[in-house]
Amino acid sequence: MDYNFKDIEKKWQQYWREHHTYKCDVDANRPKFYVLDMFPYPSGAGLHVGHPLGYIASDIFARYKRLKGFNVLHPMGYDAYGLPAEQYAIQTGQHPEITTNQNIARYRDQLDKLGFCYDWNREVRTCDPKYYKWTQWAFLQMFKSYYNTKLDKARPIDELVAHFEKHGTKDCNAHTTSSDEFTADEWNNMTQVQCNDVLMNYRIAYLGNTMVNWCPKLGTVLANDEVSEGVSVRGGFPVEQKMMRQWCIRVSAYAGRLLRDLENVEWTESIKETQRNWIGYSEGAEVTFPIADSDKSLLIFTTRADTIFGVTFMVLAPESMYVDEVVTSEQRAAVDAYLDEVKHKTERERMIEKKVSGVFTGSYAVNPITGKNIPIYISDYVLAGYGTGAIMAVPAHDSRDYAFAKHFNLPIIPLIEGADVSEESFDAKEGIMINSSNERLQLNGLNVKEAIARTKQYIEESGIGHVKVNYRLRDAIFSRQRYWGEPFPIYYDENNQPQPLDENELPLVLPEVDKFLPTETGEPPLGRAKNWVTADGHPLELNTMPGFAGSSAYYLRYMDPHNDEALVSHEANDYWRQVDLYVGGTEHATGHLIYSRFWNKFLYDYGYICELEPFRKLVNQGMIQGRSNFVYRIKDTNTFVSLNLKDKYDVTPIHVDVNIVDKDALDIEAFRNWRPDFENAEFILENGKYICGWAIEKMSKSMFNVVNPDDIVDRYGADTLRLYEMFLGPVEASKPWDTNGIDGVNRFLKRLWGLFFKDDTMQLTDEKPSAEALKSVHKLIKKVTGDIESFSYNTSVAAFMICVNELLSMKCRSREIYEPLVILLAPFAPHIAEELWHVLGHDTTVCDAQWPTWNEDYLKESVVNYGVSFNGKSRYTIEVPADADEEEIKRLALADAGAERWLAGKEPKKIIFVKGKLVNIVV
RNA sequence: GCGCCUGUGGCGAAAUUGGUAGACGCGCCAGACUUAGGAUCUGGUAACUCCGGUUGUGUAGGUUCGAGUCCUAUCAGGCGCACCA
Repeated sequence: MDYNFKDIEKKWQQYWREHHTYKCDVDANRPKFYVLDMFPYPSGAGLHVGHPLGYIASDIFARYKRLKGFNVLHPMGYDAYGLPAEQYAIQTGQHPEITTNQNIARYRDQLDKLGFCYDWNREVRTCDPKYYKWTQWAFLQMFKSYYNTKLDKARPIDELVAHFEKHGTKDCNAHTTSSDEFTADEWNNMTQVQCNDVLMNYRIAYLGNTMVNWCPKLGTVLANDEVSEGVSVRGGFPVEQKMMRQWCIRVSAYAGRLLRDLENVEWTESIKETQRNWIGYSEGAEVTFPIADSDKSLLIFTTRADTIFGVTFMVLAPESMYVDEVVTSEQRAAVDAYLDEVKHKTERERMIEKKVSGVFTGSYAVNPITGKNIPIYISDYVLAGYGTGAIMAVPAHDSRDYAFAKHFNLPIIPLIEGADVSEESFDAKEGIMINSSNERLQLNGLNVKEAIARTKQYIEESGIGHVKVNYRLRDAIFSRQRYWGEPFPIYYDENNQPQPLDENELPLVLPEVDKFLPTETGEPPLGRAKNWVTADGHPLELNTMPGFAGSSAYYLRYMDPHNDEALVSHEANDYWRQVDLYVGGTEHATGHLIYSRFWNKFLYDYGYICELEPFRKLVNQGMIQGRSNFVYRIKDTNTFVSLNLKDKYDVTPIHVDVNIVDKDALDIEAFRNWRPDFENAEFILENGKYICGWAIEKMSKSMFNVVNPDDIVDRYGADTLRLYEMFLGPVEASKPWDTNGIDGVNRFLKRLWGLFFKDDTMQLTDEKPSAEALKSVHKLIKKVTGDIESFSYNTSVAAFMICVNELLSMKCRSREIYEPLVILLAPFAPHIAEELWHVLGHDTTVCDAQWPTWNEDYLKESVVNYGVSFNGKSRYTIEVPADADEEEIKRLALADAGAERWLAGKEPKKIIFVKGKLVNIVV
């Protein structure tokens, strides 16, 4: 009986399903372990061979933890809302739900074939009303909250209202988008509508006028992480800046905590660094510059307070709210013309041009330290969204200010000794200050670091400003003008004021529409829905939520997926707590992983959940690239020439489907049948074969290099695929897929099978295993245990191969030996392990076995080889008894015939005995 | 420009964390069994070599009895951020 993976895999997959082998529940008597994969967006293309890499790695870990006695939560679900399904719906008129369900069915089918140990009872789909009820619920909580900067957490907005009633904005400690201040009296005299408008500036989920990334082609706004280099990440369409009233989430209030708590998670340094970059901490000062001949002033942010003596002009962002305050009537026309010009430039155009532009406002500001008047300009190199949207320009020590100053012929005052600013600015934060003292502040002679500190101190003391930390992280824009997303649980009252739906009206189910396009009047697709109103006739919000809404708390929902009373019960959350191991790609570093952490912290603030961070350990699996194959057609013929002969001809390389190529040899018949124009193809062969060329490229349909896991499973079985994907290299590394090596892994499984069966007879006996065999297996136990803990699956697979080869050459047939071996193999190749487990006489699943431990006694050797080196250069090997002490080994090393030759009569200076089974003799 | 990561055979990669570099697999070479092999099995496979050895982990230095591993500089590739004041 040969190793028949087809029957075995089918049989055990069915067994696991029927026995609910992977179902898990809260069990206070057992320690828990939560292993999670980033849930996929079910695209129409299905899985390719790269997708399961992370799933296999996490599956191995989940199975291992279970064998170690942990109660393992290992769920899977679908991030089902998304653009491709909607785009497809627009083209075909088919409801995105239909496409999505088809794709999910396909994914499920593909995943099932790979033998994962998911508890499918816990599956979630973001587009399921039972699921998105809790997405909407969380949004409502955010709507009803503000961020208290003193307590550093979210609090009910009612508490803020109570504060306003008593004290106005004084000491309210609220994170806000507005700079307006008011007294209790003013607040109490406001109308309800006015109050609501004011509160909107404080809510964690708020409706705000913000500059958004507007993608005309997609007809929607996008979050910052959905835009890259001025085009949309999905689709690659141009994105422009536009002022719009949109739902936003006050993620920026959590910037400090998002940054700080990175210390406490086990993520790779590069992902943490990416997040730190994205959050963008910078410590500086806000300083007020009065406007000359006016009672108004400009508030600016700077990290270079030390350069305040070199400020020769001020610059406002074109969108700055200061613009209208400072433009003089003489300059009005020029400013308007400039603003108009800027507005019509897309983000992309601004980036590409990079040319200096700007306009004088006509007003002057007063430098609060020197008292000098300096002109105020407007330029698009200043960003409205960062700091205060206004800067003090120090051309001598900032390259952007320098370029601007040169262009407009503004003075440049060097402030650092030895800095030559005739050609370029001196941006480095080092050197000794000059030109920086007067009766108020003396910086001359200090170094830059001291000067910054001194200036900050002065700014605080003199009241012209204050020390301030700024973050680059912006609030997340939360509205999408799309159909296929979660509806907002918001309606608009008589005054067109947004109001929250009552929680018991959730879920607010996505309505049907006749088309998935915006309305004729330009409203989002939900504008087409009939009766899209509350019970008492108020219109409902027409926007839907973005993709990250549904994916931000799904890991919590898995803990308690069928609960209709809460997102997650306290009981379930207290038990499962947080994800212990999260596996997924790096592409979510600035999106999902920030939003999830924010969402988690918000829920934590209210005590809905018990952990500060959602994902304790994060492993990023690498991307699997494609390995394309080429055939070489001789120009203007239908003749193809093999790789190593192609240089003799004038050829064009043509991508050929990798599925009709094996070890770079082309299946000529299959090629002729592949496409009609190759039907009569002729070939120039080498050694009777047609050898294809190859290249590493992205795996994509157009390169014909997509390898479908279904095909591999069909040909080699899921166990071989699982082992091979792990054997390919470290899980974290990106690497090309190359089916060529898979035979080696497949052979290993066949050999293992051959240890159990010869022809149809079971070979195992009850004889006692030899010391050699015990050593081999216990070495394996030790190695594999260590490898799994450290995620080095590739070396584990190698260790299995070595062990099986050793047992094979020992002709070991002892049943006792194979018990632990099969358990070790179970995480990697669950089907064959399950089969062999039953062959060994067990009638329960191998998933419930106990992970073996190794016995050091078996690993001891009777004779040990030691290398002997002279001055670190390896020379010869000696054999010593295993129980020899250091002195004895040194003596034997010197006594060896080789030593005489290398010492050449000299006395050794010293002899170093090292753990790596090496004796080093220094001469 | 700033930050992070990675450089080891023909290829994917190992290396007990400072201790005999190249485990394991692919490929290749030779052999065995076969009517046949895109099956299976056995042996070999870093380079050079006067067969004693010598040289080898991107490059150049340094620390050390000893460096793929640590330090300094440099080159190359990948990723992230990028008018963030």
